[in-house]
Amino acid sequence: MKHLKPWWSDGGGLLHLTILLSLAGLHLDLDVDLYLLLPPTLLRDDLLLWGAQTSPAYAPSPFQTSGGRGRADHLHPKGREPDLAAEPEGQLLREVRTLGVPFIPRTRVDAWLVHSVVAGDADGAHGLLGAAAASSAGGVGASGDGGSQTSLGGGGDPQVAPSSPLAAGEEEKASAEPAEPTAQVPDACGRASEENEVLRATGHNSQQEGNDQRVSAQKDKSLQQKNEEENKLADKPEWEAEKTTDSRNERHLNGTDTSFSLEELLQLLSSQPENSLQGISLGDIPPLPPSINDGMNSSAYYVNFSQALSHDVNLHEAMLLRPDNTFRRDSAERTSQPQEQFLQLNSHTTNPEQIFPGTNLTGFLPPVDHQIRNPTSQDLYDLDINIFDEINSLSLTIEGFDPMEVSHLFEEPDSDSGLSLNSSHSSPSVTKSNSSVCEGAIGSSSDLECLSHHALEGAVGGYYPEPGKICHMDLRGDSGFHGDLAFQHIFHNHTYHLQPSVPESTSESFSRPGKSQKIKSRYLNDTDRNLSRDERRAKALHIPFSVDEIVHMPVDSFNSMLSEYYLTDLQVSLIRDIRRRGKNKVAAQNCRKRKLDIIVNLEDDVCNLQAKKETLKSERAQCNKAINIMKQKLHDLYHDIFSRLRDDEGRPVNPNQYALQCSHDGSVLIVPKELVTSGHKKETQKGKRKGERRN
DNA sequence: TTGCGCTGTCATTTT
DNA sequence: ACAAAATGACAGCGC
Repeated sequence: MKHLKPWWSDGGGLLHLTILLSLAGLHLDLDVDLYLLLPPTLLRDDLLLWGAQTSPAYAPSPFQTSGGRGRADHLHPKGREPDLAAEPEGQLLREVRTLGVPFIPRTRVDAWLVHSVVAGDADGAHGLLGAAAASSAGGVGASGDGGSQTSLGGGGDPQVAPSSPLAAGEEEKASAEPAEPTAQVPDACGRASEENEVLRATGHNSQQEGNDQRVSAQKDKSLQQKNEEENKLADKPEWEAEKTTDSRNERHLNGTDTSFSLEELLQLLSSQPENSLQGISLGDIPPLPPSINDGMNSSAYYVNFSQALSHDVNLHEAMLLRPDNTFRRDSAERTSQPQEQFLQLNSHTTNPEQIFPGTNLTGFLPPVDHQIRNPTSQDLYDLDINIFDEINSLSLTIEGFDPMEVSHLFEEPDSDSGLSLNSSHSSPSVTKSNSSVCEGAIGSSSDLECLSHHALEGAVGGYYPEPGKICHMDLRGDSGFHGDLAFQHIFHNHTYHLQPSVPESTSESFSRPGKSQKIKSRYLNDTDRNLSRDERRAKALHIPFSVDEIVHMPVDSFNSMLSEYYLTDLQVSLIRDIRRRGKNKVAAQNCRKRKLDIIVNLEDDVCNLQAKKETLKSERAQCNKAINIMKQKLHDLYHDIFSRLRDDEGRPVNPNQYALQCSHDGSVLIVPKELVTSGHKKETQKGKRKGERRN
């Protein structure tokens, strides 16, 4: 025990480490802390474990030989380099095994943390030591049974177990050990005892360093027993340990251990800075009350760490552990005395209302500490992905807290509702002037918004939720009337369900879920989500008619309805506006449809006319062609006739000087062209004269 | 980021 | 004169 301090345990680091690791099942983000707390050998071994598959500089485990250190010693954050060469390995191993923790590489620890969270120690990772065994199939953990002294003393540590027949048997035992704890100690008490075992061991170590006085003498006895059994194991030949280490490393090289998936899982969990809750837990957690430090010998650093621990775990584990319920069970079982105390202390700060000041997340977010302390059978099951999605959404709003966005959240998405919110249009008559007041103020948000506000203050019940409370209302549950009003004025859309024949999907198509409307749709229940704005308003004002009825009923029925039923002015105004808007909406749709029809008809007419034009063109071409043929025939006939004509002297008639002219009686005369041209002129002049006379 | 189309709504005109 | 329908114009939204 005296050799611990030169390694890596400055001050109370070992104690803190062990405390943290004893709580490891509830923590997922230990990287930094473990870097600070774990010895360099573990970091080196970590590289061996995780980098062996790709790194050619793979070096044997530092535990193979007394001086065999990996290449990553210098990577230790604090630069502390343990003098392992000078350290008797047996003693080293003994001490390490006594601790039960330090041989676990950092990522192994993290992997186990995740694994224990995910698998709930189902495969034997019950305790901190068993985690290593589970993650590496008998790998780096000092024990495979969750840190039970039995496996330690029995040489069950696969890491240092020799490969001799004895070692082989022990290795098999180590391989089989993951199932042992379940068989031996299948219940919560077993795990609790294992946790206590680790905690006792760590407490003892802390006492050795004089940094922690709260560990009881009973724990010292238990630890001494561990040491005795451990010494037996550590006295084994060095080559046995080497071989075991090699076998362990081979497993990593072969990828047969479960560390990869766990690492991936860890990376998946730890590499999500966008996880708002994680960020909140680390950054926005208020200081713990002084009482938290009581009885745990921890500084503010550890208190904060525990806070981060509790916050991170609850959110992630709730997402991860749903399938097999193991962690919840584990969480409950692991909350044995020391840990429970620790977590209960944390519970003071894990109240969501503290994380989100001024908010009421109880509707969404189950109390975090409650899950740790009293994880009932429904706590984590109920935290499905959807809920966490909403939590993240909500936390994003809070974490990012863009005042503008938040203000927009409470504004009309399509109007400047700032005026309408405080405008008091008490005039009961909903006339255009009244509407214009509101509408002019809020743009597309009509007077009905004002009416809704009136309804909030008057007819509806006079409750008008404060904006700061609106977004935190549990609107997913029984969507109360107030919630409807709150969101109908926050997230109103311009949707109607006016035409009964129109399917719901069509009406939904009117609803264009924008940025804010998507948020709205998240918080409105399924019923309200399908309602249009006027429908929600009608519902808010308890109007006993559906929007369809209001819009489509005949005028007489509508008037009689207004007269027969006792309706407030607000209701009447809303009904009239609903009818007006509904009618106008349908009219606009018809108008547009008509306009489209007209356009389509015009387009059809254009097509028809173009086709007709082409037809006429073709006909014209054919006519021209026929005319040309006729002309050609006439020309041929003309020359044929003149070729046969002879004058009085028997000479052929020149067709250039004479022309054929048909008389009215059908006779054909040979007329000189001069006479023909003069006769044509006379005829044309006569025609013109006749035309002038007619005009 | 911009442009386009769709839709709801309002104001106005037409029937 | 009134109501209903039709229509132009505008804004929001999604693509």
